[in-house]
Amino acid sequence: MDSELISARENFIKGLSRIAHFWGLPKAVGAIYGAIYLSPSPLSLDELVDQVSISKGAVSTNVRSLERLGMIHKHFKVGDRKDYYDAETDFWKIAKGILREREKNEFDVALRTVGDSLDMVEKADLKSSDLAGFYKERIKGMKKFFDSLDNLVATFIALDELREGTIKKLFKKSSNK
Amino acid sequence: MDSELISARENFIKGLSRIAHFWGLPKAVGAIYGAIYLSPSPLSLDELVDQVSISKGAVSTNVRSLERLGMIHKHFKVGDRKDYYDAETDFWKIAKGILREREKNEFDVALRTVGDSLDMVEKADLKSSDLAGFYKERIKGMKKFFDSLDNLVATFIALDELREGTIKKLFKKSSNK
DNA sequence: TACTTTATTTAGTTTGTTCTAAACGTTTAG
DNA sequence: CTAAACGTTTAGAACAAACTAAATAAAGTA
Repeated sequence: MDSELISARENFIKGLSRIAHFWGLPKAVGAIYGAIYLSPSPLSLDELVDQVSISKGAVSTNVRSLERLGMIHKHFKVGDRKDYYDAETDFWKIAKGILREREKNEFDVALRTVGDSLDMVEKADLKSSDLAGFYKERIKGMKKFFDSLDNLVATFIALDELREGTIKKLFKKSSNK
Repeated sequence: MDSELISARENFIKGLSRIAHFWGLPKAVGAIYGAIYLSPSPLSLDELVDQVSISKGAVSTNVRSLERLGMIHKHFKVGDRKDYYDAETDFWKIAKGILREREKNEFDVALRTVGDSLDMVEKADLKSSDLAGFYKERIKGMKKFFDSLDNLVATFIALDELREGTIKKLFKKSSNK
């Protein structure tokens, strides 16, 4: 293989590692995705171990993360027990998936915690000390922001789904008639 | 202080710690911001040390981070050598600031790395192996996504600035005439 | 049934991050 | 000039995250 290509590939993978790290993911996740993304054909675990030179165990767990994020897909070949992975290349789709995922997990917990705190303060409010009122306003302010953010994300996802749906419907129509 | 209030406060601060951790920041950052956010008056370093019970050194550095993120503001009182901190409560403003910051740092590096890789591949392309063409398409696809994201963020910031500017102008007008 | 081939889990190590405690530097007050 | 009051920096401890190597599990093949 052409050495220009090799160093381009290296550079690219190094960049993805960095991005992964920036977003709080293990660097290996970036490297693995990069390797799969730049492979014309699906890769097996062992091929990945070769290409990114990290242990099989680590590849196994990180590949699982990538799959959970919807960034790669598992494939099987008949008469072959290996798993093969190829890259999801639609990044908006990936983003949508990740947003929806986060929605369900930590983000939601955060929202709920703030909501709970607000409830607690509201109970204490009966005795209406100054401080209770202050807490209430502040926490309400934060809750409002989180709610808006939540809405924003939900809207983004809904819009995207709508768009997809529309395209599919149009396609169906024109191919049915 | 009312025990309801105390536990509400604790719950809130615990929640913020968790959120901070989720976003890749030290948990102490969340706790400190929570303490400041729920304080009716600006807090000094030592008061923070008391309230969140972490060492002075840690408070010092984490407070600096918070300031850099635009989440708290430093204040001085005449005839008092202490620094006092109070909370920025406009979360959209905070978000905007952080986006702009990230823009300048890691995000930009990411974009540039992908761009560089593309350049490298394009040099190799002369010999036009199949693989080079494939790399080129893939990397181009990612670059396109990053460019769009970049635009999206820039637009968000610009819109918000425009909105602010408009309000200020209107205000100026009506108060001048 | 025993042997391969594959992926996953686990125990322990390595690495990186964040904290504490103490030293330091600076400024103000006495 | 010394002492006190601050905030910052630093060295090292404590902790958390991610990796490796080896054991384990699963599932085919001889």
